Amino acid sequence: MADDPKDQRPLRADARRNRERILDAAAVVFARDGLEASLDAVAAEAGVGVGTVYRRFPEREMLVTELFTAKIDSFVELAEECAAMEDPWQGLVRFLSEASRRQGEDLAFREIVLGPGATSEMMDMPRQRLAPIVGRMIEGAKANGDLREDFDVLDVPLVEIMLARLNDLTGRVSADLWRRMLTVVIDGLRRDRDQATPMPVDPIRPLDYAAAITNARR
Amino acid sequence: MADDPKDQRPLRADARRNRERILDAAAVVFARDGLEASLDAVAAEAGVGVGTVYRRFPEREMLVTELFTAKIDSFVELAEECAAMEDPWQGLVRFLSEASRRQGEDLAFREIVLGPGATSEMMDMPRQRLAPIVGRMIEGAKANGDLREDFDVLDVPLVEIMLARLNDLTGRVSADLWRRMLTVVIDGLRRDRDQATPMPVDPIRPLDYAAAITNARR
DNA sequence: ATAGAAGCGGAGGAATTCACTCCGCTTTGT
DNA sequence: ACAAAGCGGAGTGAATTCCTCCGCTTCTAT
Repeated sequence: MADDPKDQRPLRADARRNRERILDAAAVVFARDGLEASLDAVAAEAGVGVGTVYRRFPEREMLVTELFTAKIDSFVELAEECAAMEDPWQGLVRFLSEASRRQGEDLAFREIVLGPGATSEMMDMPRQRLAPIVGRMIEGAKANGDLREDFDVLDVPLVEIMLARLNDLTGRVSADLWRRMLTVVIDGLRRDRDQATPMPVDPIRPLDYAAAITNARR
Repeated sequence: MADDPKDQRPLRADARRNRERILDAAAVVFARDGLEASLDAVAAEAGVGVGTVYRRFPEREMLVTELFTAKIDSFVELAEECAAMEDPWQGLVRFLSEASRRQGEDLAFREIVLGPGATSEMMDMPRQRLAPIVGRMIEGAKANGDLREDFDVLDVPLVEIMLARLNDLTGRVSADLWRRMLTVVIDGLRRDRDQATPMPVDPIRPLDYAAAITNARR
């Protein structure tokens, strides 16, 4: 094992600058187009040549890893924080809300967290890290009598998928609209309740709806 | 206006046969791939040459119109039936359930009903036909004190989008899974309630979840 | 200041995918 | 049995994507 070929020489100043620009651009493009985003699109967004992208990140995997490792860890942390909250129901509510927000904002992130999007070994199976934590939240909330008994751990990603999808379509036009449906879902998750929780956002307006659906990508 | 060039001569027997095969195939392919489905894929599914498809349906629009006009009318009828039900809340529940099912089963249909997918004038704006009918349902259910006051007509397509999306991902593996979330949403729509409605389907099993997400298209 | 290493842009090759045409052969109806 | 109608699918052209290559530019160390 002679000298490791990575990190041998520090990058030249302009190269370091470009590397940052590529990462920033990739964050935007991957969030918009998902894990299959074209690297040509990243180059364009970054304002550099495609060659530069491929020189710095010969494998798409490197770019993905660099971009999402921290984000995933922070997501697991979020789950842990929520699971540690005093009131398990409040923890679950906060988790569903924050998780849906983060996933709604970043398509690639969603593909990684919800599916086996990243085939990498590095950040493998965020789901497997999350399942036990979310499981604790759910058991706690059921034990307290707040959460309906028939709710299951694997319903959590379903909620996230639904709400994130909503944000895909309407986010440009009404950034928080998905929270209306989050409110409905959360009210639906309670074992029993008197009043409905007021929705935190106004309904979408007809013209905005039309615009949202028209410009929808796929 | 001499003789109209359409329906001039009856199709030859083999042509009529192939036309049917193409329509059947197109139903499958459009349901799966949406309105942008490749006509080559339709030909393959039908087991005919692409030439045959283009000869019979020179404009994609013709194929779409032929396939979906009846389906759309039947959908509007559904809404009318539901709006006419004695108990407005039950009508709304039935509509949400049946609408989500139909849209979950057919991606192209969903694109037409929810968005301005069909640019055609023939079946134009199913939304505009639906809005007043659905509006009546909602007002009725609110007046009866069953539906939460802050629910809006334009929240209805949002519910449909969410649930149909769920079925896109999980339908192959667990055909009725989306009904779990429908139950949650419906419970969330009640103004107040004691018990949660029991979910009508078992949770997805971990291996099925993995399979569903792995094979997900797009 | 300058030589040489490091880095850059982006044209362009190869592969894929889709819409749509064309024409030699086959099937049908009379 | 023969003309008209229909058929298949190879093939053209236009996009789109990945990725390489190489002449030119910029940086850094001396």
